Amino acid sequence: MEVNCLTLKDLISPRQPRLDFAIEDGENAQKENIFVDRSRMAPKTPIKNEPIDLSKQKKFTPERNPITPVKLVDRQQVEPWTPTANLKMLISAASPDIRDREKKKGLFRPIENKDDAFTDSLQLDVVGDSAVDEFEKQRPSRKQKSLGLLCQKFLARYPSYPLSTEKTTISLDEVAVSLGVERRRIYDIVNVLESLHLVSRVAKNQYGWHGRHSLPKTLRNLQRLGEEQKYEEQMAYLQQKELDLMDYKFGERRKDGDPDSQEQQLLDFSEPDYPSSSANSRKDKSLRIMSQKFVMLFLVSKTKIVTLDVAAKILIEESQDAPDHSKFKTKVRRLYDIANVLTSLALIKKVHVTEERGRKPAFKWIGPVDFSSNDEELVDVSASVLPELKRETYGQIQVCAKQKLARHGSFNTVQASERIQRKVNSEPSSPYREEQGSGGYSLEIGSLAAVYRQKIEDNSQGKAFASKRVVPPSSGLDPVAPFPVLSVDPEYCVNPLAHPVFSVAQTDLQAFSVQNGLNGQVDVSLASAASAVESLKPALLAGQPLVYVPSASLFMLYGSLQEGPASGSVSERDDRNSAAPATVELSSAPSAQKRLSEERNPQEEDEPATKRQSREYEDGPLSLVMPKKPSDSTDLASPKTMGNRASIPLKDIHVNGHLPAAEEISGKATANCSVSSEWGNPSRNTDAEKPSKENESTKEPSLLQYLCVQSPTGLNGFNVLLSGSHTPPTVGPSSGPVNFSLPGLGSIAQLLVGPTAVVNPKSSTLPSADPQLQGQPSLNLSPVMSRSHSVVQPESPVYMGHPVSVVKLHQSPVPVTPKSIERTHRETFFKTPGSLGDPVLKRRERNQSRNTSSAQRRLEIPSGGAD
DNA sequence: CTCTCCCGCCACCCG
DNA sequence: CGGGTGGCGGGAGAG
Repeated sequence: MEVNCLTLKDLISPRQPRLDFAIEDGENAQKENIFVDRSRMAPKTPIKNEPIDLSKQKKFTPERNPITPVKLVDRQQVEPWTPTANLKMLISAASPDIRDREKKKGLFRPIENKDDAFTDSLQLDVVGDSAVDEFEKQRPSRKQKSLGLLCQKFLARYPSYPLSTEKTTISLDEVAVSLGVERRRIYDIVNVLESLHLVSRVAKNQYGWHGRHSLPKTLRNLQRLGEEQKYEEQMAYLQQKELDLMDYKFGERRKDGDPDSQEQQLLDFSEPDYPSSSANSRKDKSLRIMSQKFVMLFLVSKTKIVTLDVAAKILIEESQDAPDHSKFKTKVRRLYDIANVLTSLALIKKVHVTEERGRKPAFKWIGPVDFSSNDEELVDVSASVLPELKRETYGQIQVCAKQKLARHGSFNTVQASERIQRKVNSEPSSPYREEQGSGGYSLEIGSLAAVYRQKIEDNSQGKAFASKRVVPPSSGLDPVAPFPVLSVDPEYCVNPLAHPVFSVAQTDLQAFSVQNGLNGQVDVSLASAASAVESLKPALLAGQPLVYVPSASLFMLYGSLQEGPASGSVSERDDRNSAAPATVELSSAPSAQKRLSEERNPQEEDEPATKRQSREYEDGPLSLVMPKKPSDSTDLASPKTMGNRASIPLKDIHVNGHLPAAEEISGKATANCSVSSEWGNPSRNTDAEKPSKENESTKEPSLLQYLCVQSPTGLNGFNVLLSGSHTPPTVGPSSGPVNFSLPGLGSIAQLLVGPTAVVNPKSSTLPSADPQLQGQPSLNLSPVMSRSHSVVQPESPVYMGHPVSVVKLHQSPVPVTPKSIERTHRETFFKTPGSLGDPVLKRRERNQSRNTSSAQRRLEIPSGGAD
């Protein structure tokens, strides 16, 4: 039967026979985590996706099915990438009703219900018949059922930044039903979300949705805790150990600990809207604790890359129970579960750290880094590296350059242990490197948003602020909200300083108070930032064209660097299983379990707290890893403190050197930043993960970069695409115009903001330039940098086709914090809806009939919002 | 083969 | 005690 169904594709897809499909699939499929859309193939073959799976396994009974053309629809959903799809997604996100419908259609159908599914299949059959197999392929594969995908769907139902006023309740049952999964799965998701305070348990089957408002705060706290725990050291130790394995036995690593105390802090919900009723009870949910710890590892890591084995070891050791390697496997499983959720949140992405021995699965933090609010950090970094530049906003860029130089050139800094070098040498190719990530760097706008948001929050404090904050009716237009990613070219780094970089910023920025930037202080004006945000809002609200310009910050961020990643950790490879024993005995071991949570946490958000960490991190926040102290990395044994760190970084450095440039951000500054809205293309972003290739990175001078911002679900569709062309020397420093489009909102308005008058015509087109970029949903920021404050310029003409409105931002000087930038794939959000694609819903769901609705409704989008 | 991680049994624990 | 939770690990899909 199956066969029958499939045939369509033949008809439809001109392209190739089934084989192709298969191939494609294969290609597409990346790791599981990633989103894969089969859709691409699809255009024609509607079928595939969902129905399939079952089909293969079960038979369809086409007869049964009514015919439902649905498939097509589904397909689309599945494929997020198309502009249309994006819109759809966005819209759906915005409006609950729509969401429901969508879900019902797409999401659910697939799965288990063979019956239903079949229907689809039938249609398919009609179409073509032959390619049954294909269908099978499409069948919900494991990927489709993955927790990551499920999580995306889950997240799609709720606004990232809900109005404070609206409290959204999540009914586990409803969600499970609507998503077509077992409740057990929902627990996994919710637990992780809870660990980040995105949700909190309200009652029995009820969770309250908080959204990301407090995420920065949470991350900040986790970072602090991580520091306290000395996770960095632990990681370093383990990594070192790995390196040295042969050489050294490990010494002791100390960990210090007081674990408990710290841990207790974990999970505190700072602002739980709901009383965290249950919070602590139970065993504490190791998943929650694990999730927090896992996040802490990233936050503390200079490279922002954490290998699973290291994470698992640390967790094992900490757990009070005796660490037994036997648990290693289990821990790793859990880490994958957590990682899938975090990936869906666009906080991390999967990468591989390649080491001599092989590659190790790892994840890279792509979420906000600066939530700490310390601008200082940035400053510090730059200062440390380049004191003189420090002030300059672009200093960061320079830093990159330097680093780059360092890599290429001498790494004196890196004295790194010889052994490390040896290793490196041994593998000329790329000893340690992050494989996947190479694609360009991209920043996540989200981080910026986070920054803003945070600031705002600080001002108003927590939730309250939300209400205050002007939020576009549509749920979430928070400026802050999710942003796309910026991608940067590595290359730029090389030439970082080239004038172009600042170009944009120059003009405009200056106008704004750049100084802040110069100082490196972001804080500068939280208030201002906030105001800025607000200002933005109106536009958003209008439903019309909105202009949101994260600009400065983005640029800044972007500048910041990404490099870090490369280093990767390295480290141990021990095996998964066996590893444990070897592991050190970390003392840490705080009892993880307790999540004491105390709710109250110290939130000091108010104050920037800047100080607290600032120094320590030095490098931390930024990925920059300047090896300050070459220290002996070699000694690994003493991971402990500082020394260790140094060592690690060093490694990184080495690595980086090898790495494709991609990683680095570089400051290429692109003069132009143009933002164009595109619905079409880029948006698709597809999964984040997409392999970025180096291509991007290597871009040529001429490339433009664009930044595309998609609106997360929360936002009604707000997509922005910025393109900056980096022009090499030739191009003037013009800042490109920016366009914003808000598809979600009724019309799609596009805005262009041009910093300076200069606009590149191209810019609009730009996007296409980089394939990758395009692909990414997020925005890519080119090198930008510049101090960037405001990007937007009133003057800038708009040029896009659609109605555009330009808004000038007030100048709010936005502080920019460079560091955070990273590429992210975050597309997840965007995709979500589609993603569903077939989620295959679970097989049997308990009886749930698919009810979808309720949950969504709850979502309420803030007032007007959505729909 | 290894990497991922889905799935769901079944222990907890709360009400 | 029943039901909500969620630890845990077998086992299988994907690569």
